[in-house]
Amino acid sequence: MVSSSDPSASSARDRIRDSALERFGRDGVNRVTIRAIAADAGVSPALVIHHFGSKESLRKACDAHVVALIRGGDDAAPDLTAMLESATPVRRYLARALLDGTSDAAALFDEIVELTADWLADGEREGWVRHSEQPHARAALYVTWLLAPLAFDTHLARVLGVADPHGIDATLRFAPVALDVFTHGIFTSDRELEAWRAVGKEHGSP
Amino acid sequence: MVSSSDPSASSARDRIRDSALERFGRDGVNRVTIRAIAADAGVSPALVIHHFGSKESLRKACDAHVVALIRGGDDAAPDLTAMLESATPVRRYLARALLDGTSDAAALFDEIVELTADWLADGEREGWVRHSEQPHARAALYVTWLLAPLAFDTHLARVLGVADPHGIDATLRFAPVALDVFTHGIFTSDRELEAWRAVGKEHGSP
DNA sequence: CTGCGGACTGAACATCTGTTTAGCATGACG
DNA sequence: CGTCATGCTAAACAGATGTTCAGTCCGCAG
Repeated sequence: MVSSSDPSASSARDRIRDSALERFGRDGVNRVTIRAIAADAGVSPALVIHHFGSKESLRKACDAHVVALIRGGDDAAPDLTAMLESATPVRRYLARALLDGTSDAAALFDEIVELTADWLADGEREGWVRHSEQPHARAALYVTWLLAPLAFDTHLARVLGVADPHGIDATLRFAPVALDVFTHGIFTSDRELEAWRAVGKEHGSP
Repeated sequence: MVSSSDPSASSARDRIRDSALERFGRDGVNRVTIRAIAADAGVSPALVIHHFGSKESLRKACDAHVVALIRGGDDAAPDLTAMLESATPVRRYLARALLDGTSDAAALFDEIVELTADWLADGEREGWVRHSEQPHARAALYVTWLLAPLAFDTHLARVLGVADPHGIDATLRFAPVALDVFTHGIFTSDRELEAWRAVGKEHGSP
């Protein structure tokens, strides 16, 4: 039917991978069947195995594809910005992969934290980022906080009353809220912070 | 063997529920088999069904149990603090339930956001919380940020080099980092914030 | 044309897994 | 003592699911 000389149609292999990406990200790997992926891609379940060998290999291929997309074609620098600007299925897949704890995703997470730490260190040197006593921990926390809305997207959408939490409208509306906290904080005084520090000291030398 | 008159041993029903709670939270519902739960509890798979009817009912029983624990016995007020002070398996289960999107967890999430919004509103009135242009969105975001370290616990543990991310030591070490951001922010100027606002206006009236 | 290699499929296979069923032990109650 | 409910189990069942197998179709090199 679809000849290989037709440039408009993507190859069956790519369609399978894209369908898997979509479903894996939306429902989680274990809830997705090869038959469902095959149906989405319009092929037989056997072809999925023919091209990828196994479901696990297919998942790894999705990992690799997403990592390649986020790392970008030219430079080898992954970036949270690049990630957050990726297409919705890609973002959802990555968030899901991080939550499921695949090894490729773990490596990517580590890389992103490193780059974020460097970025914050630059900002600190240049004066637009505040000093931190634990810069590495802060970078890691910052990354998880940027990922949090991705992980809890359905809950945020419901609570905030938006239809598509990944849409540009929702992003433009709620990104300033996060940025406001990142810029001015939430609490006006050191009261809570000092309370925690006191607990820590009390616990450290009893 | 274990007679019902022995008060030291918990009932098989409770052991099944606790085993399920533990495994569901650690691995996710789909990856856990009834046989594994039964083995953990030291009973037969059939007894799991005998007591709970089905795997789905067992999951709902876990939901209800966790919700009851977090809501507390006396007052009907769930609280993020109560949740974060819960035992590790309970916390992990709730985080997993929120990520999997069960209906009970969704209701609990909504409740927690409401209470957090009230709490922040109180703080704003009393002067220890900064003003927000979107207080409800800020409350929701705040909740997801407190949940984020739970969701990405394995990655944080790896990156920060701690063995048990849920332990008291890790909490005492890293909670001040979060609180520092919540108190002082990360960025020193409104530059990033203004940039976003500009994008929003540009997008809003092209 | 002939043969070959790769894309592709329908059907079957093997296994895993939630659930059912029939039955066993034990203690309570008449 | 009989029997009846209850907690519990072993074994089997049924459906889903990842994977294999044998074979078809088709473009193409020789």
